[in-house]
Amino acid sequence: MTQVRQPGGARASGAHLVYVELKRRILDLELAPGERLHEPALTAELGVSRTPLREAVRRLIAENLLEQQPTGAVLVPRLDARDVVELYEVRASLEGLMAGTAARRATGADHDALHGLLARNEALVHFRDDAMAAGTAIHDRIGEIADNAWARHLHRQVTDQMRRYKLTTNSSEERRAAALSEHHDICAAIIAGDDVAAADLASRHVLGARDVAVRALGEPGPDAAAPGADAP
Amino acid sequence: MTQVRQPGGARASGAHLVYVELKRRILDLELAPGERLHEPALTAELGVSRTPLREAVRRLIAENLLEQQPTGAVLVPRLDARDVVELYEVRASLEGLMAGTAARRATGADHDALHGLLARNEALVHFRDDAMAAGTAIHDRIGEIADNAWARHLHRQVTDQMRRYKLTTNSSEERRAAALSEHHDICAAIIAGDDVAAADLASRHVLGARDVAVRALGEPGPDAAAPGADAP
DNA sequence: ACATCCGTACTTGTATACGAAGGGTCGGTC
DNA sequence: GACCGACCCTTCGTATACAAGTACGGATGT
Repeated sequence: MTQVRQPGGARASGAHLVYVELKRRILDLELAPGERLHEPALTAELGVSRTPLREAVRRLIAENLLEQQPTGAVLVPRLDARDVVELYEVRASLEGLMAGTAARRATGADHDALHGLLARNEALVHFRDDAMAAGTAIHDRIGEIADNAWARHLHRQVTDQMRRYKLTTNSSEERRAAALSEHHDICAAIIAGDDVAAADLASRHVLGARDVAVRALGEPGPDAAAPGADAP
Repeated sequence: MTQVRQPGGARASGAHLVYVELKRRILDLELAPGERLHEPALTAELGVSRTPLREAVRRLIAENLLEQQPTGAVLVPRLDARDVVELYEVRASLEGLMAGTAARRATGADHDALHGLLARNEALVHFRDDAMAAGTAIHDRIGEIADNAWARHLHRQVTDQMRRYKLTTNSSEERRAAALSEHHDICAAIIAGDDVAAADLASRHVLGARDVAVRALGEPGPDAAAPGADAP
């Protein structure tokens, strides 16, 4: 197997393809937390040799999406409710930073874009998944406006991790409405150029989601991932 | 070459040793920014085969301590003044988070420890390197008290990156005195349990260092690394 | 019956060999 | 003299072979 150029221009070596596939499986919980990775089995399944597989695994270890035991065994990290709280708080911190920076840097075009995204969020507030996507779009846009590559890089690490927990903090209509209202306030502060308020509102917005998530973890829902629970 | 147990218990495979050594060379600028890594040369120099070398390089790429061009060539990332600002701001955000959390969690023993570290910082304020180390010890302790593994993990990524820039923000006596004073205020807020003030003070403390660093970059000192400057 | 020791199978870590792509250089041609 | 093309060499990506350490099972002894 040789390396090929993707349409986007980024390289797509076998190792990179394996990395993308393994990462997807981990984040989608197709690889169960606590499960051990067996190189021979994966090489056969993915159709590559051990070398590219190992490179992908090494990268995932570096990203904390896999962990290596002292003996060398590699396994999928277990889910831990403690991580959820920590990740939310870090995310709140980074989003606060980005919102504040965005408030100082946003241009007229950015204001228009935020208005458009807010309108979209409002129109979709009754539809759980669409409202979620619209909210994420607002957050992403704020990150773009802030234009802090390192903040975005670390923020992406955090959100990737959180994806494993399948946290649906806006499953209820009220919660979605509250989130929308908070999005409104955050964007208003950014548009007004009030960086302190924007940072504060954005941070509190995420901490609010943290509280909802923590409560949801206390009373595990239908398909909620129960952190720390091991299937026998 | 086979893997051996380190005293600490962590494994020390050849790949890991190579990782540690390469990381050190990158952070100490022994590998010049912009320089290309040649696998054959490094394997000969480090006495390992390409396999463990490549694994170490992959991990460093994942940590943004190396970057890979579309052609496959791996090189040491160039220094960029823009990164300095971004890294300081992310660091300010994370240290603010940790200081705030520490204010809520600090115990009596933690208060004593902070008092001791402050006294040490004060005693060493006239000695640049020692004062720096004492200041870092305070920051580290706050991170321990906050006990947010993810915040500390990301914070470590940031500080590792910043090490490449050899930023000496406290070279002047006044700056060291100011930093000491700020450390006092931060610790006072933590001990008082005032999380909002602690977060704010810690964040501003780092942003102050950012401003000093930015000014220093404007007027490159004797051995200051000039970001973006390429030696011919 | 339980614990312990040992042997076997497996898994991981490392080295090396091979194929393909990129870059540089030399020569030819306009 | 400058530009273009073909060639070779280097370097990277991948596959495979080998060595060493680990884990599991069974046998054996107390």
